[in-house]
Amino acid sequence: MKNSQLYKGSLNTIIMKLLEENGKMYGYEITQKVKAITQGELVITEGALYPALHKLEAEGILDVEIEKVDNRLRKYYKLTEKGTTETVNRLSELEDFIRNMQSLVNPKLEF
Amino acid sequence: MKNSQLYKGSLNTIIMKLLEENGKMYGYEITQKVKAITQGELVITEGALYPALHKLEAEGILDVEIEKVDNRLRKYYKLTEKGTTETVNRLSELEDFIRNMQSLVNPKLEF
DNA sequence: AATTATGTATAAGAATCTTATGTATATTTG
DNA sequence: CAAATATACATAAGATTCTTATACATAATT
Repeated sequence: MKNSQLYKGSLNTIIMKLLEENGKMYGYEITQKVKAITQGELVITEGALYPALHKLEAEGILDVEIEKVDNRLRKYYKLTEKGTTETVNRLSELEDFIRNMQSLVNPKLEF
Repeated sequence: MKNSQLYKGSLNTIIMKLLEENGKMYGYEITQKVKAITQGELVITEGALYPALHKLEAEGILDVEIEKVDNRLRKYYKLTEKGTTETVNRLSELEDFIRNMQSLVNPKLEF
């Protein structure tokens, strides 16, 4: 990520949510999707992405499947069963996080 | 913080916003305030808080003022002029961050 | 022909946080 | 009244996550 420190810690959640939504994706595709959705505001660097994908795979959250397209390598990732369950938790945590942050910075509104 | 990884990177913003709102606060007070506002969901640990306060002070974001209350030490922190300016930026970044995260996890809604 | 885009990968270092520990006084509880 | 909890600050070792830089390779564009 090439942004404010705030994104620190959110990469795994982003990856998992995108995979939940799209079934399977490869690394480069994830970076492009995130860039598109955030209108260029959030740029995920390879140095952050690939280690994160490898770790999620090692933890049994993701499965990998290699394909060769146009003579180029692609590693498609998808959620395992465990990963799908874990994604629900992560998204719930994200909702709590956002709600808490809004309470902190916007104490006049009710949440 | 004693929570999900998501809070990583948000501590400085939280501190600065609370100081902007309350004028001056001491460390322990900040932890209690955050706990109260988030209904116990976000607990800031001393190991995270004090180094963060010292760093913000070293960066010229915060000023410190020592008081002795009930024979116990208190270090009151407040925003410097630079800190006040910087807080506006941080809060703007936080808004962008929240908006982007919502776009990513809730792609059906418009933002 | 050179640059950009596509595609994955790792390694050194920075930044932030967790966990554990330390010191000290005041208040509450059993 | 002794013990536990609350108040108050601090640091150090280690974990985690990310940045920055580098590496390799093919395809497409300028």
